[in-house]
Amino acid sequence: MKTLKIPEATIIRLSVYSRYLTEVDRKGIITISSGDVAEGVGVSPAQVRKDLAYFGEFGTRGVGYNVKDLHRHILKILGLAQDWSVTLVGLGNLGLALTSYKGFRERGFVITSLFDNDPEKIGTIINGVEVMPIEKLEEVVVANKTQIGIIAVPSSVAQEIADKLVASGVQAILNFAPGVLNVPPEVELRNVDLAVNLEVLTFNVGAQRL
Amino acid sequence: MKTLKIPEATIIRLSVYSRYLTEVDRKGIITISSGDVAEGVGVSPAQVRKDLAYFGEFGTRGVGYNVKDLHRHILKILGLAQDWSVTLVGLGNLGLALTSYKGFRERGFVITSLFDNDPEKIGTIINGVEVMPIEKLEEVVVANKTQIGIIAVPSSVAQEIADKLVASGVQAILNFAPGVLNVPPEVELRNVDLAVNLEVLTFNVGAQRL
DNA sequence: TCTGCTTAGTGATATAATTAACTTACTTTA
DNA sequence: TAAAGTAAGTTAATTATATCACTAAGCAGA
Repeated sequence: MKTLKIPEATIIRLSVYSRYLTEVDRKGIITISSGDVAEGVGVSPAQVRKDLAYFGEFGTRGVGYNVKDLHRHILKILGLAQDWSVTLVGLGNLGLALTSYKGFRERGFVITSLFDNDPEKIGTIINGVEVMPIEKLEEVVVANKTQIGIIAVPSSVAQEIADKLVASGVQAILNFAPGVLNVPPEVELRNVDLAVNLEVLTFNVGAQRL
Repeated sequence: MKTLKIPEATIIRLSVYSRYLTEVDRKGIITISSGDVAEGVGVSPAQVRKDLAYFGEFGTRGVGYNVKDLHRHILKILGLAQDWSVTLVGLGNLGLALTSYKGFRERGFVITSLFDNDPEKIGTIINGVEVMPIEKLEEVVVANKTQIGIIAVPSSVAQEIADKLVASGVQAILNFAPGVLNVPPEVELRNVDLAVNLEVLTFNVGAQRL
């Protein structure tokens, strides 16, 4: 199976499909068509089929997809057949909120270490995990074989933390600090900038008025 | 000037450029080239020029762009020449984190009301804004002429809140609850799903290994 | 078992977005 | 004031993505 380049939009949709399938499965529904999925998540049936076609044939013509089966396949594709060890750096308001975000644990993302440089926070236990000083980051992340780092520190120190995470061998970084981070190409980087999201909205609101 | 359809990716980049220009301006730099911007934010110079070309001519050939001038233009394009009244619904960990997120206020997003249904929280003051019960949402949002709603409640009640926001006349909604929301087409909707972001990363990490 | 219906998979087409190449305009220097 | 250099603006080419239309496969009822 030649792994063609998969559009990122496809991956995002797969993630959405999988969440929807969780819901459908919980209702006890056995079989679902591309049209049903499409309606449930707000895309076209062709899009659903095309997205799945990148990875194989999971359905039965004239019938549809077996819900559990399809769900399992999508989780596998997304890399969620396994758990992931995640470290979170920066325990300001956002970082704290992320520690208790249910969605992570449910999908197999386990926060195995927490770091901050505030002496008040170091040593406290959050959700069963002790907050450690940044100096220990490399040692702990390497020891835990942590694969994913989440950056929730101010922009001014984000690059420094990114460097430490890279040095510790993480494979992917989710960055909440605004601004551009430089990481080597073998490390996957994704930025979530909350203000950018609002700005896309205000642009669209403005554009509507023209 | 016919307003062609602008790629959303362009809007996101404009938002990033504008943040970078703030930084550049603060350093006292007067003029900047598309190449400089490109390097600063990690895209190609052609991309920068193309993005700007959708909206007009802001530079001088052979010279570059005046930093302040370009910055002003981009903010105008993004709809950030004005302040925006924002309401935030749901004061769990994420909602609380958002109330103190500096990036919003800096970019002209002013949180003017807060809502939750937890009696413990109602009546408390957060950053100078009183937390009110959900029942008051419509009344307050209409009175404040609030244009943007942020949803930070559990998925199970997100649609209900979205309906209330729409009924109160907001023009845009930023939704942090996983799942699909239905809103009329004249209301701009954007979803930020934190777990989806991690899943794009894990897919890419997995794909690299093939 | 045949007929009609449903629905996945797929190849072709259309649309969109990015990259590259080219043209025009301004600045500086000799 | 002419020439060389630089950089924006723009058109063309390429690449990527999404849509459409068709084909093949399985199912249900007569």
